[in-house]
Amino acid sequence: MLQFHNQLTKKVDQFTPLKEGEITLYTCGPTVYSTPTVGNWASYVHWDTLVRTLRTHKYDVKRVMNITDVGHLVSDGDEGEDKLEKGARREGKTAWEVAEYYMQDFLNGMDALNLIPPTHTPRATEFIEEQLNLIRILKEKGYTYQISDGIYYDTAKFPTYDTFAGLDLDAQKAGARVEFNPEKRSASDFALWKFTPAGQVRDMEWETPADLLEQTSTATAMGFPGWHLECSAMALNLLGDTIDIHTGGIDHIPVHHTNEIAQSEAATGQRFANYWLHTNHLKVNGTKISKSLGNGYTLQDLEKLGFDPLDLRMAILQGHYRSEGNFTIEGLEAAHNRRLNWRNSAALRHQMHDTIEKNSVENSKLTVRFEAARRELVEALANDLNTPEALAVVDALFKEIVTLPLEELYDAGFLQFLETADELLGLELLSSTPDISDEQKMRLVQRLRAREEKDFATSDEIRDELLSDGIAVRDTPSGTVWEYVA
RNA sequence: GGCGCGUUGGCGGAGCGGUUACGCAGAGGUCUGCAAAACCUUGAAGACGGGUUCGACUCCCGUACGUGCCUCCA
Repeated sequence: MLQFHNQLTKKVDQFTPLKEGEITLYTCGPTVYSTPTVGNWASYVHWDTLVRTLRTHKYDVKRVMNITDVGHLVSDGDEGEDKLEKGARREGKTAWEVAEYYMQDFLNGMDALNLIPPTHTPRATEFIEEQLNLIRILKEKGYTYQISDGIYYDTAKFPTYDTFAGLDLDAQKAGARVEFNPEKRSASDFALWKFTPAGQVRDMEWETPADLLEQTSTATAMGFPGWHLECSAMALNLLGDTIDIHTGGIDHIPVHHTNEIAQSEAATGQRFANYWLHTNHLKVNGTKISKSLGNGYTLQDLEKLGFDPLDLRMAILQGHYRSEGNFTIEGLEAAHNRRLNWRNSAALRHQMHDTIEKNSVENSKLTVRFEAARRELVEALANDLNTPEALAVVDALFKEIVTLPLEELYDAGFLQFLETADELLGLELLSSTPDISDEQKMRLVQRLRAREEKDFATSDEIRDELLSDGIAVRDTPSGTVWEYVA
């Protein structure tokens, strides 16, 4: 039984898919003009957890995540310049080269964080035809109008425009601080297609089809799509008129997602998505992450400090996706230590005293305990992706395992638990915890013998030797246990 | 100026109207030939002021602070 907080109803809803066994999921992807920061990654880690949770519930997840490589304009100050074109100027490259570079950078980061690749990751520039078609449909239905700098969506024609975000547009207008383009019929209207300004040359531009232009138009023939359009075009074309789940950042609610709904539902007459999930923002050292402050750590920054990308993943999972988080290096260290402890618990599977007799016992205490923990883990995530709770479940189990004498420990479903944990949390507990080599095992036996003979010089020598291999040993009443070193 | 959201122990961070969250760090202790390790125990909280209630960290109101949005804006 799955439940998620749904922006459509503004409460936690039971999840029911359109089609049993299959889920269509759309995630708003990155604009590839700079390197993502921990704030961006937090959002993608949480959506990855969503995918993993759905899969564990036996759903086949068909997922699209767009790559915005054109049309996303910078905010104030720059007269709404395209982020890609601006990045190109900054780096002395073309917008195409900038997009290619940062897209690859993003995909590398996804891989490092162990994010499951979506079924499709289309680029906005690959969907120009589909976007133009969508404008065409909207134009035919009377939702568009043209002004000097582009073709706009007339939000007044979509009566439920403000309900999704719970906006009060009249109140906003009354208190508005900034003047809007006076040619626009209302402040909330947004561009579907922008014309290349006269006298300018863009790296990325396409011919505006004549049938989309007004008869009397003298506008430039070249143009590019507005940012909101791509998500609707891709989702409708790749996933269908109505999708199960749409995800994005909390900041997308009032404009981007509101506009997606307006475009898509006006075009199809169908509900666009049944469930809308949003991640809250992550702060850094108590302040918001902003490009101008330059306070957003990138994955590369963290690696330079000696952290593994999975440490970041752990740090992100420690917070709930709907809570505003605070990222600190101190917190990342805590996550790193927690992950190291987890890995050492997982490594106990190499050191268990399995026997046929023990493992053949049905419903032993351990078997029951592992299965219960496995179920609790699944349930924690099924409850609106409560990752902090899920981590606490794993901690509770590991604590019990670690305190058991070695001779009382045998598999009994431990491996299965670890597999489920990896499947859901993506922390690679199995692949990051290889067994020690036969040679190292032999050294452990030699050390044991030396200790029995009270030859502590040899015993300590072997211990130091293993330590330099990254393996620490500790002697317990029930035998020697080895562990990884930080 | 308008419309929202948040405020939990040293740090990160959950659930819950009455019971230990959890992790990291800290303190004391135990085991050990020794051990930076491990294990045990343990302090520590709910921004502030009111209210509802037998009882509030948990519900309501206000104040302060933080934060988001109101522009074709992550």
